[in-house]
Amino acid sequence: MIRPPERYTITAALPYANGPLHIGHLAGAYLPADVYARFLRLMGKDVAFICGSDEHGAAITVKAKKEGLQPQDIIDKYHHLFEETFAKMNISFDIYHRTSSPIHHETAKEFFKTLYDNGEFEAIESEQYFDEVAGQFLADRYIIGTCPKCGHEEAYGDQCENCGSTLSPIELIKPKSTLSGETPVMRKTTHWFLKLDKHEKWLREWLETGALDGIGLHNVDEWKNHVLGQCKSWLDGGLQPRAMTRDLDWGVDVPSEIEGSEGKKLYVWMDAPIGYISATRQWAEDNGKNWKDYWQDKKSGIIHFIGKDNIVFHCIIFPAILKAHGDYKLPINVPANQFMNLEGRKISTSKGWAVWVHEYIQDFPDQIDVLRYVMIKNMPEQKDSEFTWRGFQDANNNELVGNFANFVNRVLVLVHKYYKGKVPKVDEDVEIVGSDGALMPSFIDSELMELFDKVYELSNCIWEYDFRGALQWLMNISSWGNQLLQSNEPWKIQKEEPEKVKVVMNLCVQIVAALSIACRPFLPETSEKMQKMLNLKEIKDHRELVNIQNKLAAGRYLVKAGHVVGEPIHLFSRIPDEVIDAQILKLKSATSAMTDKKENSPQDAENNMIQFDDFTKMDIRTATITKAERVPKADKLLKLEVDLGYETRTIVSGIAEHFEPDSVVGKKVSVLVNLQPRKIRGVESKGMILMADSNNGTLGFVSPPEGWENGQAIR
RNA sequence: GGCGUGGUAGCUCAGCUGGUUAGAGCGUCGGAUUCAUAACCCGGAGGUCGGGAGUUCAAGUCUCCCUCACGCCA
Repeated sequence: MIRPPERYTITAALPYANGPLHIGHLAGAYLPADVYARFLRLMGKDVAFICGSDEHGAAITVKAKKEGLQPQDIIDKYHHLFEETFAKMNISFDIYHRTSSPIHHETAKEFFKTLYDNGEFEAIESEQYFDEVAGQFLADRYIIGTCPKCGHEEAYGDQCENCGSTLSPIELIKPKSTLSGETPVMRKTTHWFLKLDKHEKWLREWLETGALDGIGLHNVDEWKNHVLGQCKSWLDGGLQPRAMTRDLDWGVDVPSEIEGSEGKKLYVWMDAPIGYISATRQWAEDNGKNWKDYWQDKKSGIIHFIGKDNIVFHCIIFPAILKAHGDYKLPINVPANQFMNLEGRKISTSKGWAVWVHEYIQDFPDQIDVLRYVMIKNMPEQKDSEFTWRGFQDANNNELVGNFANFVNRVLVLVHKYYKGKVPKVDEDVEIVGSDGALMPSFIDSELMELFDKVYELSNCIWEYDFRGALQWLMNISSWGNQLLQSNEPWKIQKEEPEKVKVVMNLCVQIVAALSIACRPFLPETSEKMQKMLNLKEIKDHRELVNIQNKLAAGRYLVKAGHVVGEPIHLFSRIPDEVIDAQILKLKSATSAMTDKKENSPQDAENNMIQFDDFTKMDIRTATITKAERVPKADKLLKLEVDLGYETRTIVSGIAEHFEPDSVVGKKVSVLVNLQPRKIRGVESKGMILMADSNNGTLGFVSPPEGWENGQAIR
C-alpha cells in the first residue's frame, strides 16, 4: 500500500527560449500541470508548482549570431514573453524561473561535482568536427553537406530533410560548418559520460513495479501506457553511457575544480531538469520554505508534466541522475501527453503552421478561459489530438455559452425575478421533479447527494490525470442543472406552487455555487467571476473543494437561505463566424508567408535571377504620405494617401502593426506605381510602398534623400 | 530499418482484467418549450470497432501478418 503524498512538487517542462509558445505547448504540458496544481491546492495539499525558461545550448547562440544579437538578448526576449504569456493564461506557477540565473548555475555545478565525486562519470575521448574559424566544436545540426543516401546537397549532420534518413556528421560528403561556411576538421575532445548501464537494473525494477529495493514508491497502474512502453523499449535495448557535457560556449560550466573542465558545458539533460530544483530553491528562499522538503522528503510526491518527446529523459536519465546524487526522491508519475495537431496538420514553427499563444491573447483578450477549455477538452492525453478553429467555435458557442453560462444565467435571473436575489428558504419535504423527468419525484436532499456524487466523480478523474473526463463531468453538472430547471418549469408553476419553486431555485443556487469551485482548475477566471456574481467570499485556493464535498456529503447547503446574490452577467459570449474565418485566414497566410520567405532567402536569390528587362518594367517613384488611417477590422492594414507630384492615390499597406497612422504622415517613401491595382478589404489599392524588412520582424521605409521632389523615378 | 504508442459513429474522443442489443459530447433529423446569450429540454437515425488470418463456447478487448499516423532509437 502506497500512501498518497502530503506535499507535491509539480513541474512543467522548461520551454526553450528561442521561439514563442504555441497551443501545442499549452495542451501538452502547461495546462495539464496547471489543472493538477490548482486542483491539489483546492484539495488542501501543499504544492510547489515549478517552471522556468531553458536558456542554454547551441541553438540560442546560433540564433543570436544570425540576428546580430547576443545570446542574452535572445533569452531575455523569450523569457519575458513566456512569463507574460503564462501569466495571462493564468498558469499558476509558484515560481517561473530561468536557467541563466546564478542560483541555477550554482546548483547544477554542485550536482555535477557530486556525481563526479561519487564516481558516476567516465571520461571518454572521441573525435568530433571542429570549426577552426568559429573556434568551436560543432553540434550535429550545424554541419551541412551532401547526403550519402540521396545526394541532397543540404543535408544536416543529424538528418537529411530530403530523404528523411538519419545521419551522423561523419557520413556527410563535403561537410560544411553553418557557422562559418568552412570545412570543419576532426579534433579530439574528452567528455564525461554518465554510466547509465550501471543503473539499468534498479531502473527496470522501479519502472516495472514502482518499487526500489523492494519498497513500493508509486503505483505503476497510474502511469500511462505510452510512457511505460517507451521506457521499457529503452531498457530492453540496453542502456549506454551518455555524455553529460558538451563543447559549447553558452551554458553551465563544468566545475573548474575538475581537471580538463575548460570550455566544457553541461549537457542540456543535465542542465535543464536541475532547473526544476534550482527554481524550487529560489522559491523556497523567497517564501520562507525549505526546498529540500519538496525534493528529498518521503512525504513529498514529484510529478513531471511533459510532452511525449521528453519521456526517456524524465523517466530514465533524470531519475538516474537523481539517484546517482543520492539525496533525491524519484518522481511518482510522469504523465506525458502526446501532441496536438492543428487543422489536420502537424504544428510546425518553421512552416508557420501554429496558433501562437501570445497572439491568441491579443486577439481574444477576454476569452482566456475559452482557450483553456478547448485545450483541455482536446488534450492529447492518450493519443495525438486535433485542434480546429471550428471546433473551438462550436465548443464555445454550444458548451460554454449554451450549456454552462446559460445555466448560471437562468438561475440568477430567476432568483432575482422571484426573490430579488435572496436565496429562498425551503421546506425540505416539498417534492420536486428529478432530472430524469416528470415521473421521477425527488427531494432536495437526494439531489444534493447527486451533486456530491458528480463533484466526486470530477475529482476522481483529476486524480487519475483524466482531465478531459473531469471537464465532461463539469459540463454534465451544468447540463443536469438545465434539466432540473426544464423538468420543473418554475416559470409555469410559480403562481400555483411557489413552495416547490423555492426548492428548485435553492437547489440550483447550490449547483451554481458548486460549479464556481469545481470549474476553478480549468476555468480560473470564470470561477472568479462566478464567486463575485454569487457574492461569495474570495477563494484562497486552499481546501475549498474538500470543504464543499464535506458539506454536501453531510447534507449541508453551500449557500445559506437569505444570502443575497449579485446581478447575473454573461460568463461567455458567442463567437461569430467572421472571427473564426479571420483566424483561419491568418493561419493560412502565415504559412504561405513563411514559404515565400524561405524562397527569398539570400542563398536562394542567386537561383532566382531575373533579366534587366524585368527590372525596367517596374516604375518606382518617390512620394510623400499625406494621409493615413486604419482599415476597420484589419489589424495589419493602413489606408494611405500618397502624393506622387503628378497625382495623389490610395494605397493599402500591411504595416499597421509597425506604425501608428499619425507617425507615417509626411514620410518620404518609394512607391511601385505600375502594380496591378487590387481591392483589399473593400478599398482599392493602387501601388505598393517599398519597405525594408529586418530579420527580427521590424519594418523601415525605403526613403529618398531629404528634400527630394515627389514623383521622381527610382532606377 | 528496430522499438514503442495509437487507428472505435459525420467530427472530437471513452471503452479496466475477453462475455447481454459497442458508449459520450458535438453535428444531423424530428418534436416540445420560452426563465435564459434563437440558448435549454425530449426523441430518432448513424459505427461491426484500420485490413486479413487465428485462438476461444464467446474478441473492439488475446496471438500473428499487413497497413497508416505519431514518437523514440540506429
